[in-house]
Amino acid sequence: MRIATYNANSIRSRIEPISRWLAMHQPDVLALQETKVQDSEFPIAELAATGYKVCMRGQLRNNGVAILSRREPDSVLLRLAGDPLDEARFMQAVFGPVTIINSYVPQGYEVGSDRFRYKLDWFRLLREHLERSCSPTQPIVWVGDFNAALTDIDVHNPKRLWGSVCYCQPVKDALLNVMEWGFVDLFRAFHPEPEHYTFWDYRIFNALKNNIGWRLDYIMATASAAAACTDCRIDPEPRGWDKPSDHTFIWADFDDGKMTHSA
DNA sequence: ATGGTGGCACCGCCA
Repeated sequence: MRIATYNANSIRSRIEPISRWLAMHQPDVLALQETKVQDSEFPIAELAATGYKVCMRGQLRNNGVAILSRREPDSVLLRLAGDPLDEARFMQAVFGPVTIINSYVPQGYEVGSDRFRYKLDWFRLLREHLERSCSPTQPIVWVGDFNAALTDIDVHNPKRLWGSVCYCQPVKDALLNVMEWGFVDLFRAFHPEPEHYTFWDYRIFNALKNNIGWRLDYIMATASAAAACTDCRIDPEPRGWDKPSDHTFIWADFDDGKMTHSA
C-alpha cells in the first residue's frame, strides 16, 4: 500500500497537479492539508475524474484537511479531542489493519505568542489522544504538515533559523514527545543525508531553485508499520510545475502482508 | 537589499 501526504495550500487551486499526481503515482491514500475550503465548497465534482473517494473537514479561509483514497475508509474521526479552538487540522481514518492520522499542526506565528502555545498544546493533545485511544503496537501511519523541523539537516540554514517558530527547542521537544510514544520518521530512516526538504517559502526569492527549504512534512510510522515500509520519498515534482507550490508530496510504500497488528 | 509570493477572504489575515 502506498500512502502519501501533501500540503495543498488551497485544494481548489491545485486540482490539476493533484489529479496528475494521483494518476502518476497511484497512491492508495493521499492525505491533504491546508485545503482552505469549507465542506460545502469542496471541489468534489472536479476530483471525480480521479476516481478517488473523498473525506474532508474544512473551515472558512484557513486550515482544512482531507483524505483521498482508493476505497472508502472503514471509519473516520474528524476532531482532535480537547482542541480548544476546534480547528480543522486533524483526521484519523482506518483502512483495514492500518490507521492513518492526517494532521496540519498549527504554524505558531511567533515564539511566545498565543498561537505558539496553541501549537505546543496541539502536539500534547495528539499525544494524549494516542495514549487514550491507540496502541503503539498497532500499524499507525501519522502524516502531514507538522510545521516543525527536527534537526539541523532539516533546514537550509540551521544556525540562523534555530529559535524560529518551526525550529526551536519547545517545538522540537513537543514533536519528539509525540514520536516517543512510538513513531519512526520514515523519510529519515531511508534517507539520512541532508538537503532533502518538503517546503520552500514563497517569500524567499528563488527558494525552490536554490533549494532554500525546510523539511516540515512527514510520514511517521509505528514499529509494525515501519517494519513493513519498503521506501519513503520526497517528490521533486513542483520544480517542474507551471504554477508554483510551496510544499511537495511525500509518499511511503508498505508491504501489505506485513501491515498487521503485532502484539 | 529593510523588499519579496501566494491564497482566501474582505476591505486584512495567514503562511
